[in-house]
Amino acid sequence: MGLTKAEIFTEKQNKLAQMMKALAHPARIAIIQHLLKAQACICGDLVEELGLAQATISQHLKELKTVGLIQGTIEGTSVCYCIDPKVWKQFRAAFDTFFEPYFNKDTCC
Amino acid sequence: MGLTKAEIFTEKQNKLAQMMKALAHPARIAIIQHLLKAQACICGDLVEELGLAQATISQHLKELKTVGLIQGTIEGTSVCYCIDPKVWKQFRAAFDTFFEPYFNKDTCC
DNA sequence: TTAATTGATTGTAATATTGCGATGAATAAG
DNA sequence: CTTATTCATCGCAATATTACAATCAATTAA
Repeated sequence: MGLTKAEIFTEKQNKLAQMMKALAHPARIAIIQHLLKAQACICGDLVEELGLAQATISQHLKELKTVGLIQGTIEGTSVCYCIDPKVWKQFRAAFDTFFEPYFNKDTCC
Repeated sequence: MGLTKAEIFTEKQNKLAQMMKALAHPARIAIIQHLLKAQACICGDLVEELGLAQATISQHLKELKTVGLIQGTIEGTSVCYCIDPKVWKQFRAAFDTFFEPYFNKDTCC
């Protein structure tokens, strides 16, 4: 196995899990945080900022791009990355919806 | 390799990534959602609710317990699970803090 | 006591993830 | 044209994750 049984869950559950997974690595958290601060930056900046090899950064950027959270535009020989505002808001909304339905009760089983 | 280089990131980045990872699987999303609805339930209910084997559910419960998001109390031969309100709020606060610093700009690179 | 129920744990197989060196493609600089 | 720069991609090795059957421990029911 080692393969998630996606077919037994709802579309929403799979999507939300996928969003979480996209951010489930400190390097990707760090990349997003840097993009939040810098507004936009090239791949090389991230390689210096974090202490990971260029190939590794490129791979993390690809995962973030796959879920649509960031986008990159080629500028000559370098690539400029930035957060996609629309997808960012979608993420935030989905996370909010997930955390919302908690009716405050401090007692448990 | 296959091992995250946690030492090059901040405590906060590692913690947040860990929180995301705890929820980065549809089964664990589904478990939490069921606990939100049912308030509390035993392991066997989850095995029926989701279509996964008991051992698999038990493993996912363990991961959620490890990050403190849920707790289980033994009731005879069964175990009753519920969400820990304190940790739940911590999660929500951490997620909020992460998503907050986005100054709305619809133009990108 | 004996048998049944419940859930944790162990072991195993399959797949995914992480990280990086090496290489390749594209553009810029000389 | 040649070289340098920048980043993506490929391939590899190590580790992690997912899923489950089998088993174990604890409790309850008979």
